[in-house]
Amino acid sequence: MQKKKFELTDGEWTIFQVLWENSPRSAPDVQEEIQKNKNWAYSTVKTTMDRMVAKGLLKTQRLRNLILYSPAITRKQAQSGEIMRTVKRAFNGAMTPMMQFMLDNNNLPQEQLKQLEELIKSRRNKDRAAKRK
Amino acid sequence: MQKKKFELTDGEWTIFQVLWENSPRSAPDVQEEIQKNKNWAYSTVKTTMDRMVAKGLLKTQRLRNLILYSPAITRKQAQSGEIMRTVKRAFNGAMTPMMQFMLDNNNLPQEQLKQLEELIKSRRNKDRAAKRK
DNA sequence: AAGAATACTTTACAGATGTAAAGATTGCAA
DNA sequence: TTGCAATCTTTACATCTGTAAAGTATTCTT
Repeated sequence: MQKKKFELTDGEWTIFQVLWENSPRSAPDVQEEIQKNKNWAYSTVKTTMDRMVAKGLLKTQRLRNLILYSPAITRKQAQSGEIMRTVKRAFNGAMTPMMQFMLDNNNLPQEQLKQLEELIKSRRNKDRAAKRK
Repeated sequence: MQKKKFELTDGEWTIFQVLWENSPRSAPDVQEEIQKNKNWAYSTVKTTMDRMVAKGLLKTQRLRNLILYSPAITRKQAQSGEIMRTVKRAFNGAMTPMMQFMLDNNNLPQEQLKQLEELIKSRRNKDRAAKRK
């Protein structure tokens, strides 16, 4: 799995949000769903989706005269792309300083810090176990 | 200090990289510096910088017929903007899940994990101390 | 079968960004 | 003072993104 860099636009995130939740879906269906938050005209949604197909971000399948869309990348891939983008641009590619920055600048409440501490601990153990194996 | 959202483009990051290091500087000077990495023509650099001035990202001062530029925002502000953007788009605004994702998906080596654990610990203590005060 | 409803396609347009050539100015060296 | 060198200004243009109206095709409904 090569690390293609997925840098999504706002519009693309909006579309993915609904398609990751449930797909395949038709454009009118997606539009209706989006209506709940944004006020996008049908053609806006449709245009965006078709551009995404052209870019390989969505897949389509025909059902009679209906076109159904599904994501061609996972949410994880997109999330990862977004993080990569940030760590590359803003932290010179170094992950730890970025995390450090987040810890220092975001006033996370105690329980969240604690939670993170736990996470790191268990991750460390897991890694060690893996290495030992 | 209000939370303005600074979402910088690639070009803008490139310019800031050199200005944060040392400023004020003239456009030809910045261009020369950038030459080391990217192959930007002078006018590309200058155009980008002037657009940044228009956006309020850079300040200028005249020195005779020279124009000197300096950053109008700090590196921290820019980093923070970048992180905000990611956490908002990709993690629904929730910082902890984002950190969790990073921990889980980036194969940080033991020492870095350890380092982070220390960081969190000290942060927790600092917070507690602050609260107690 | 005709009209209404639904979905799809085409066309558009403005603003942002990357990228830069060409033209105008100004100051210094000969 | 005159021309070259350095710097700035103007203009340009393609691509991407946000946003959507208008036109066309298809399919129910009556």
